[in-house]
Amino acid sequence: MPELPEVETIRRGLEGEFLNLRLEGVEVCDRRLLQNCSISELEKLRGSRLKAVARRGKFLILQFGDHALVIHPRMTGKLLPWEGHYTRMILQFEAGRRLVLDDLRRFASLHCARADELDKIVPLQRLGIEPFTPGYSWSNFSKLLRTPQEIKRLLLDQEKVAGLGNIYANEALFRARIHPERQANSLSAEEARSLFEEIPSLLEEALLSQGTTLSTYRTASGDSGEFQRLLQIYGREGQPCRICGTPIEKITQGGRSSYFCPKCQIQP
DNA sequence: AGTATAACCTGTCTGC
DNA sequence: TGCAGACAGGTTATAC
Repeated sequence: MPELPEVETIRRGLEGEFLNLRLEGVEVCDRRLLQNCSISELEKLRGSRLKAVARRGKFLILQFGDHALVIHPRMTGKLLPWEGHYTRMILQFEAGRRLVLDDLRRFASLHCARADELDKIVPLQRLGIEPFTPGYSWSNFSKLLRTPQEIKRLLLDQEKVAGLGNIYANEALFRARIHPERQANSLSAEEARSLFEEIPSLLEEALLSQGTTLSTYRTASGDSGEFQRLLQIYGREGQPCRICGTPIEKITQGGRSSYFCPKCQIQP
């Protein structure tokens, strides 16, 4: 579910509500959540304070003392200040404050590592360039596009650009007027430049709306996002393009739905 | 080696 | 109303 704007919204919420609070207990309700860490490793976090909340791609990084919890919400993972129907882990903080990882589909993952060894967590170390950081440069971006691969698939590849998911990949391509099946290395310099610029401005706008809630996503306060109202292409099959009125079409690429306007986003 | 499919789960919606 | 099947914001293991 959550893509970059949703995870960043959660990150900001956690930073505002839990920073510097002391952790008093960790209760894991579903061991499938744990990747490379044991319950006993998690126990070591008890007594330390939440020193920082960071994000890398769609991963949340909660730093406690010299250790860090790395959480990936996958499709339906949520971090809430109360227990929901699908509680998988409870972080009990001082003053009765609790943070619950709730995850209907049980796809969420949790890694634990020393804070100075985060780069040993494989999915983290493989992440590509990160929007809103200096690594997201025109030079790096245009290099990525030299690959002979469909542009939509490339945008979803976390090892290329970190943080985009199906909603924002579709939206970015619509804004840049690029058909999702175009080969990345066939884009004109103008098209590539447009895509390069549309991605961060789209993500920034989605952040202002606290992300997109289609079904399960909630902020760390339990609120819905609002960006679903502003989606221009995702999920709008058969509805008129907001630019030209042509019915929006839907195709499948790599098992994921792609939406596009056949007039605004021409496949040459 | 690179790519396509299946798998991981649970719920919701659609069509017969 | 019931039920089978498709589909869902993501990633990874396995099969070609």
